[in-house]
Amino acid sequence: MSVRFGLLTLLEEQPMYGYQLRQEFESTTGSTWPLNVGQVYTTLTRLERDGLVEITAEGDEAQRVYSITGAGHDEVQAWFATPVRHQSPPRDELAIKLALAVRSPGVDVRAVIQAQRTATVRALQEYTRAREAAANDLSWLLVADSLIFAAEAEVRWLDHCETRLVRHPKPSTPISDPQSVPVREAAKR
Amino acid sequence: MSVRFGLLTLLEEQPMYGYQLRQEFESTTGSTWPLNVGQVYTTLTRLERDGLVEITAEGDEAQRVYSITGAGHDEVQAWFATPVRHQSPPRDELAIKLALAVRSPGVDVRAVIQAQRTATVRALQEYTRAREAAANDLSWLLVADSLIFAAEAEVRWLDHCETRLVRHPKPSTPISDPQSVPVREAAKR
DNA sequence: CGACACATGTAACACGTTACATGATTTG
DNA sequence: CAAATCATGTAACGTGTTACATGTGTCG
Repeated sequence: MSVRFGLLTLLEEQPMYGYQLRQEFESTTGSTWPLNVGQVYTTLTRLERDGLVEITAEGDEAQRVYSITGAGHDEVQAWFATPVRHQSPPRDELAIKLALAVRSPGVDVRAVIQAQRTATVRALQEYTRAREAAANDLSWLLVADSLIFAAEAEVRWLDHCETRLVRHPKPSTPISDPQSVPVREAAKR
Repeated sequence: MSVRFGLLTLLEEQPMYGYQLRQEFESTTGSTWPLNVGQVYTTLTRLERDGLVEITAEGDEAQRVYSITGAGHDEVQAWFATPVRHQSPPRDELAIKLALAVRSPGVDVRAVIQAQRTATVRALQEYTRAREAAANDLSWLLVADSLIFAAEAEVRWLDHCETRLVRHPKPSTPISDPQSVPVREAAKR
């Protein structure tokens, strides 16, 4: 949905064509989320199908200029008026990973946490560097801040997990007692 | 990918059938991310196609018990060994929304921030309540913590954005002034 | 009996990603 | 001229979501 609404919002400023939309999208978000050009065109086709945009000029050089429609404008307004959902939030792969790790035999949770922590701290440094490089562009700045805040929270959470693990140690046989199920079935190693 | 690897990890503990996998997945993550049963079956089919699981028992009551294979085991190990990616992280809808809002005319950024803040704080309270209810289950606890840490960071970021907005006020005509150049020409930079 | 949980699946669709193909224009 | 950039698109595939269809077992 992000791409769909992103393009729609950009079109509210000005009519644009596909290639340009991609550039604006990437420059706005500081190329944090590279956007494949192909997806721009497919998304534009879908937006047109749904009556949210329309082609207002088909230039001589095969440049199709898209404009937002009234319905499209309403969609954008609704998007900005509605907070990003917090009931059933998007699946967090890292949280799922750790949740499964702590109940999985044969998984070294500590190692998983440490590996992730190292990677996140490294990313954090890159984000910080990137933020300095973009001190003049406000939207770019906000995106960088967002990444930094999220990464910091992730590190804090990882440390918190380690603390939890100490108090609430992992049982050696978490699921079923050994004699109920053959070991072989537990994992065919 | 989360679902795919999630099911695979659960199968490493024990052979299971579809319905059971869904229950285990949801109970592990505290029903935070409800998992449609249909998706379990389609995912299992794909996992079987890729040789990561196999049907080890087709019970009389049409209960298809799936087991993990050697290749599947390797996949799980690799998943846990690899940190969640931080180069080109998953698109953050909220960050994109605000980044676009600050350069969009006719969008009240303050209002967007406030609406989001209210929603996030409310979610935060629910997460905190949920965490108390799950004090005995470690994996459930970690998931709840994760949501709380992320939501707290989001609130902090939103406040931070407001501060940034004060110092770096939104221009009234952000893109191009009306009399300068036709759109087509402006685009050809 | 009727409702509900258990159990399995299929079909259609939306979104996203990658790769491929085509051509015009600009620039070293 | 050759290479890069601009500009448009299609095809194939993977994942995820929703809705639908089907049947068994249990319990009030």
